[in-house]
Amino acid sequence: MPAFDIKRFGGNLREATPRNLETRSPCQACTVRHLTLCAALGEAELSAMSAIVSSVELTPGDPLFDEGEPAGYLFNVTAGAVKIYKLLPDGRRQMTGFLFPGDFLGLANDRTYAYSAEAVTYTTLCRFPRPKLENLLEMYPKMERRLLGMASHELAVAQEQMLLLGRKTAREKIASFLLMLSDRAVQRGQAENPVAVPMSRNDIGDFLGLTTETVSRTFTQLKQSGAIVLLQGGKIDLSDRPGLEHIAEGD
Amino acid sequence: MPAFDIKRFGGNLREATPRNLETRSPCQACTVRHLTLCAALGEAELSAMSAIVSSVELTPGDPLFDEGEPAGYLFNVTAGAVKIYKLLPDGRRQMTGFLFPGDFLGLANDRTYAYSAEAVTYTTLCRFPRPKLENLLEMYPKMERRLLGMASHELAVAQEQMLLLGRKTAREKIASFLLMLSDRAVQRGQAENPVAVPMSRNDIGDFLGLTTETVSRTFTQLKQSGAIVLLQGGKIDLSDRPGLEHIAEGD
DNA sequence: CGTGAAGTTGAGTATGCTCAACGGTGGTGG
DNA sequence: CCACCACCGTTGAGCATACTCAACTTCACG
Repeated sequence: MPAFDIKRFGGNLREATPRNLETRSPCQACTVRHLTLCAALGEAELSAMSAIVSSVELTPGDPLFDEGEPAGYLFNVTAGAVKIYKLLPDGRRQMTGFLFPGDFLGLANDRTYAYSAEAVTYTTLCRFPRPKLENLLEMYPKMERRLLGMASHELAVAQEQMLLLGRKTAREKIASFLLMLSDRAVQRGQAENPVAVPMSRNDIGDFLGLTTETVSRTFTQLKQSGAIVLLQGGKIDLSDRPGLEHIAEGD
Repeated sequence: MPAFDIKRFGGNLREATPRNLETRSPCQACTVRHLTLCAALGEAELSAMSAIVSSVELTPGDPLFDEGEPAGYLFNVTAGAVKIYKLLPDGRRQMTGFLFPGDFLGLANDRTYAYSAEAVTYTTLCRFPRPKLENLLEMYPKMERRLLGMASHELAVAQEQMLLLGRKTAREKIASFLLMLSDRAVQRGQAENPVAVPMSRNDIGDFLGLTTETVSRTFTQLKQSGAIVLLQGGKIDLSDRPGLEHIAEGD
């Protein structure tokens, strides 16, 4: 019997092999390596990574770090889901991203985290001490190249999100969001449909610049129009993908 | 007498020395080098950069490139201002940034530009052919390091903008925008106040997720409350900076 | 001066928010 | 084991912020 009840976490644990992370050469066994910084590393680089990495496990709601904290570590999600967000003084919150296996977080220009990070589901991550990782980057330019590529991809994603936040309607936002989740699931080698939606309505609202109520109403509306079906366990069936794509693009 | 009327462009030309860009070693004379990719490069790197760079001059409204185009070049703004934006099929537009001297653009993950770019004022840029710049990056890891730093800074800026777009009111957006312009002017060694606002109300609206009318009304409102004074030549005096800072943060 | 673009202001409206009630569900403790 | 409680999601009613449509002014430029 596992130390925790796997059903509590929606079965996301299948996405990685956290137990292997505790062995001597965790990186060789990593199931999301091809998605992340460690893609295309040779044996030497991999064992250098193994030497500095440690593993972190979080249960839903656990904070990973807070905005403004000294950025001592960089992380790689290996299983589960993480939300990153910024807050205004009065408590208004903007999610700036949901991170899934293969995603990287903790890049910090001024040595403090620019956002807070918190587990959405049961989550495992690789943790790299910043100074040690920087040494590796110096030794292996290929890794630095890869990191630049990932950062520039993040930048493109952020710009797409700005378009969504600034110019899309609630309906368009929700449709875009569901398609994004689906596309990212495919990237991780999972089914395109149905899509797992592990985060709360409130979290979705804070990601899309909407309130919980509007998110809920819009789901209802899409459901009634036959575009989606809400399934058990927080999964959503994208019954009419072309329809959703039209909605997402505003035509 | 200059070839063009300097007054037409709000005197932005002072920010750089475009004529020097035509000489043998343009990069040595670059006045914004300390702000950009070329900061802290040695003599060898600088002359390598000089060898591959060419100069681009744009007048207001000139396109630099369009979203989706093959990303053959990277650019560095040396004088003026550039707007970058994404469009929805029906014409709705979201500015994803305004770029000033020292800013870099053209990073493209999938070899096509992720956004369109267009001159706001009379503008000069350095242009680097992508393959040649990539060769240099390979030769000089310090440059790649610097580029990663710049990308990660851009990412932090983008996240701040998401917070603005998703969670701030019109009033808060305008106040944040003016303060951002002021801060960036200071970074470039210009006066903190008054701040140059070279872009149209429409452009500002598309940057903040508002309409022209709301931008105009909000300026009027801030003017009447004594927080700002609209000056000649598109300049704005931030008469009550602490007040604006309070407004921008929502308290 | 005349013209067209940009900016401002007004009136009315709509989208999404606020406040509130209610139902379901899972975890907790008697 | 069951009752309770807190949290999450859903729905409704009313409202407010920012949008739309429109007129008018200002300004830059020819």
